[in-house]
Amino acid sequence: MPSPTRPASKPTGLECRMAVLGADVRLTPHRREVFDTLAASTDHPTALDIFTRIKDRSPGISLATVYNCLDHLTSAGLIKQVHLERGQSRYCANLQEHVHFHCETCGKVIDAHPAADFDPARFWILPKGTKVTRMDIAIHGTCEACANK
Amino acid sequence: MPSPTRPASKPTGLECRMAVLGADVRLTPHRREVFDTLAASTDHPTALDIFTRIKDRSPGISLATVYNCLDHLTSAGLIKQVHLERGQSRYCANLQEHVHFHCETCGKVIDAHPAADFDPARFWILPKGTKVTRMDIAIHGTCEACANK
DNA sequence: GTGAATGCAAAACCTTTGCAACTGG
DNA sequence: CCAGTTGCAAAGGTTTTGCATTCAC
Repeated sequence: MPSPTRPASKPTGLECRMAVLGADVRLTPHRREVFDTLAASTDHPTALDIFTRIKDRSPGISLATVYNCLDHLTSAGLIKQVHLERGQSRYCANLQEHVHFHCETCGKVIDAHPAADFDPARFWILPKGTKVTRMDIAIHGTCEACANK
Repeated sequence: MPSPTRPASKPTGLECRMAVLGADVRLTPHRREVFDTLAASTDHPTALDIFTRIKDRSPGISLATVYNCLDHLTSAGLIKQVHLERGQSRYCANLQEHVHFHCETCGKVIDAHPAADFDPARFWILPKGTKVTRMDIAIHGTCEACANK
């Protein structure tokens, strides 16, 4: 008899990702929804964007809960926070090594992946004793559509 | 008689930098102060930090003016905005190619310079037609002092 | 059962705006 | 002279907090 204790809701990428990463966060419907919404987005939404998208489905959710979920998912390493502009943060469920291309004209954010396998930290002289946990690389410019206007 | 029209304040690095870069911003005492304060700082201050430091000398200045000056200096390319954390922006007068190391324990920010001359954009596959204007690279981790605690 | 997560609303914080007065070029 | 800059105060937007209630484990 296969796993009789599994809850009624269908399993999401979140459980799978938690297992792979060995992350330990308490699994609640809202955290699942925040994660699923982010994972289904290609546009690096802000907390308010995520809140708005979820509210259509689950009217009960509050913005504070979205922030709470995003913070927990971020510190568990299940999603990433992205800082591109003044005033607001964006989020990203893509954990592959990548950089963010940010169009300064239309605001669009596009993931760009490394051309070859290489160790970026090798290219900069960091102070002795420094421990690196992650790198955020943002490339600002103009996307093709805006460049052709 | 040497330059009788020169104002009482001593010339700063700002005029020099404007000349080198061909930047055109109206030169006011506050813009000079904001630039000088930032140029004299090694800690990548926030707008409020800069406001506080200037207020000791020039009690008349307002926070809105500091933001205004920072925005003008940034769009003229005379300083850079740095986004490392949620909620607040930092500023930086170092225009050399460099990355920011951010200690997640004590919040300290350290400039790190490239080990060799290389074109970072070459390492990522950007969408066709993309025009790059600048790159922001943030390396997050733990500084030596915090690692030894 | 129990500690953790949530909703709500208010607060705190960062940043922008409007307008009258002033000033650099 | 006059467009652009400033101070002030208020508004706007984002993020955090406190507390009673609810829920996952």
